[in-house]
Amino acid sequence: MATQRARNPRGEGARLRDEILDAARLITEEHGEQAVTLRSVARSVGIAAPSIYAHFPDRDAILDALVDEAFAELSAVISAARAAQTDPLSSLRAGCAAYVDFAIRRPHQYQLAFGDRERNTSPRASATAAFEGLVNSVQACVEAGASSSTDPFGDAIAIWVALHGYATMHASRPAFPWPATDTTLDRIVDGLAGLSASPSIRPR
Amino acid sequence: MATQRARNPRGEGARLRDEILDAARLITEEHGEQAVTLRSVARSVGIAAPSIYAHFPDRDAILDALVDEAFAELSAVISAARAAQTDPLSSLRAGCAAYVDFAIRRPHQYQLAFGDRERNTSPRASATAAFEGLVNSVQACVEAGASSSTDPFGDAIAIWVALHGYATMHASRPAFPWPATDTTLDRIVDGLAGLSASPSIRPR
DNA sequence: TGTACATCAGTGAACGCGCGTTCACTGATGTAC
DNA sequence: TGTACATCAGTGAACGCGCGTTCACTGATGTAC
Repeated sequence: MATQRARNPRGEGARLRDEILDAARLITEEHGEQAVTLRSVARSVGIAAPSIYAHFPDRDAILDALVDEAFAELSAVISAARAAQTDPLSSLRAGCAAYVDFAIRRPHQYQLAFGDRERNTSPRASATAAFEGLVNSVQACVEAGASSSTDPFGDAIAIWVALHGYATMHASRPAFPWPATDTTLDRIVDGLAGLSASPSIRPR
Repeated sequence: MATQRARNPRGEGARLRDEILDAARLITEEHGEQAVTLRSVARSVGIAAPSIYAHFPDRDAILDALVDEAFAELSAVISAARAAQTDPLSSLRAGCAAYVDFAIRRPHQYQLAFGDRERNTSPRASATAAFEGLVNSVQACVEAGASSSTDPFGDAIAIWVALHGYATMHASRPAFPWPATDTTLDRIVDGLAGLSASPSIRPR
């Protein structure tokens, strides 16, 4: 692939940065972050590996940029899903569904963002914002009388980790006899956000 | 470490297999599975790398043995924790607590067992047994009148993935303001096993 | 209008590293005669 | 009791690989005079 590549016109060298990022994103999507090497990216773009250094100081900087992208995209799809609903309860459910949908649709991006990397020492602003959105969403359900939660922060944590666990297990153990995603998802959200008296009998 | 090592007496060559496994287990515990290489294991044992081939066909066989060990240990601690309780409700809670405790105490072993490895195509018997134990535990709570669950299998899935999510997130994001483990754990189990009317007001 | 020069967008060869794995071997210990 | 031999428990050197990174460079394009 990309056997001959026209060099960018003078003054447009920065375009290569985007090409590198596009290639790295695609490799991550298809093969996971460990497949993103300077050489694999360079091969995919059609350049020599050292050319990357004009745009990124090292391999980690590329992955860092991809993590930022992933968090931004995740935040965006959650916000959009929430905004499409009118009541707080539907909004909470839609946001959670969007989170899991992203994790399942783009498992390697999700893994890049939420995996146990050393990079995770500094939390991303967009990740923090997304979590606060979840807390607020539970709180809104309480205020609307749809939730009996007395600790939206703690309940949001429970919901968040449960969604995360579902997404990662679902991706890594395809042989398991999973029920439909909606079923498990509703059970998690309803059970952990104080939306019903019992987990198996859900109001809907 | 292990600068001089006495070779095993004649007929006792199989002992080296255990030494290799011990070293690999220790390396996994301390640095994660990616640090387990034939050369790192050999260095740790005090042998030449090719000596490993007399006992394991390749690197993956070592990791496979470690996965078996991890599942066996996890099953054992869960069973022990359950058996120490007399009523079904305490037993369910104790089993879940033991699961998370193992995952937090030995994050790299847990990751080895439940990470998204290609090796996961064939489910381990001990893993299946442990999950069935969880389903039965929820069922026992229903029969004892402690749970209102109408679908123990589905609820066990929800509990399992939530515990998994908590364990992995807790390990990978130490900077997050986590509440006490017991708090979140009880909320997950109670909320998803039909043990209370609302997640924040738990009966205990 | 022509030419010297600076800048830009890259390249190609090479480095040292750790890895899994193969190969021919070594030296101690037991056993058959 | 002595000796040839088989077996056992390993070893040391080497292979090819892909990696991140460094280095000196090339060739096209614009600009100053």
